[in-house]
Amino acid sequence: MRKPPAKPPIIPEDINIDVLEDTLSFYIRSINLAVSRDLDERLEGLDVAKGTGKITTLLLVDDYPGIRPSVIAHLILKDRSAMGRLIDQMEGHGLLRREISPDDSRAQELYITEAGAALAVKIREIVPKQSRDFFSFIPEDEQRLVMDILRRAYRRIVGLP
Amino acid sequence: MRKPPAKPPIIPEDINIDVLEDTLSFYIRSINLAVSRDLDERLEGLDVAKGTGKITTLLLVDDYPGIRPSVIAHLILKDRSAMGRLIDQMEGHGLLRREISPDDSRAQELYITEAGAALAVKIREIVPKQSRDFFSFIPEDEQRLVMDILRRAYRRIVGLP
DNA sequence: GCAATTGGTGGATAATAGCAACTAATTTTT
DNA sequence: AAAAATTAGTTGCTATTATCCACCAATTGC
Repeated sequence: MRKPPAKPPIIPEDINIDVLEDTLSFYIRSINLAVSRDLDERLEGLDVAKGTGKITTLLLVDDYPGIRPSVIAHLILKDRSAMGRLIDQMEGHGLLRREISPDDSRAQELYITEAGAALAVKIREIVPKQSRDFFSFIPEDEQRLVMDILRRAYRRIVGLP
Repeated sequence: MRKPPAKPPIIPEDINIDVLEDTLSFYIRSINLAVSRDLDERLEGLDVAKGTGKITTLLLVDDYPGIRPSVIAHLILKDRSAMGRLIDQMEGHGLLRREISPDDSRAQELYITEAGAALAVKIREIVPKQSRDFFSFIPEDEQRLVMDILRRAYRRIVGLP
């Protein structure tokens, strides 16, 4: 059972949000709040919930055995120390393990564990579905359109080709 | 002077982010991080920096004198307690003041101060410009396209017509 | 071989978020 | 008109993140 319908709060009349009406960053930031919360709910209990990065990390480690923390950090837009703590957490949960790279002994290589791989399977189902569901009121073609544009933005930001 | 170019970190090869590649929520969440940081930089020192909500609050109070905290809370997707603290802060900075509503003495009405109004003027310049600049590598028509779609999403989320 | 760089760690601080409990004022019920 | 339920806002607490900075060890460049 879910929380009681969360009472439809006050119905604000016709409000105009000023210049933000035409400010892309405003929409990104606002929608981020809503979609992140919704995602957290769906991931409840899956020790990959809360905060950005765990999901991406899990999938990347699963796909690229031996990948280095700093590579992931860069892709999830965190600094190395934040990344380190994130890995501590996930390692603590038994999702992955680190080894020191034979090539460069200050670097690490990350490897998925069984538990991690199992979780990755679930994640691959839940996460895209959550996104589709959440944005289901946007026609599919428009969703894809937005995604194609934002994908370029993301890749540009993190410097992917 | 800006920070030294932030050294172009490791250049990850051709990496594929698995199912996230086609997950809208992933892009929203990631881009949110980048755009929010960039915005914070540009607002540095303006006591409206950091965190979502202050900007929207300022503009709304400026545009709708007497507007109620809970209305704003709803539009910025925060709960009442978070909203309260946000107002404390802004009131502390002399940007707005609260009065108890004559109509309903448990409710409040928010009013802009001179300092607040002055800041709103700056904000109206900086914020949309930041967004345009940040996304400047996306052609204008595409930006508008995305915005039109995300606007509908936002309005839907907060229940605006 | 020495200096500069890089990968990762650890600490401290500050900021948010999310709950839950609480007061006071209103509205609804009966 | 009294009791019950709802609503607006406040407060306290906890947990989680985010930064920033200094630091160590290993590596790379001269």
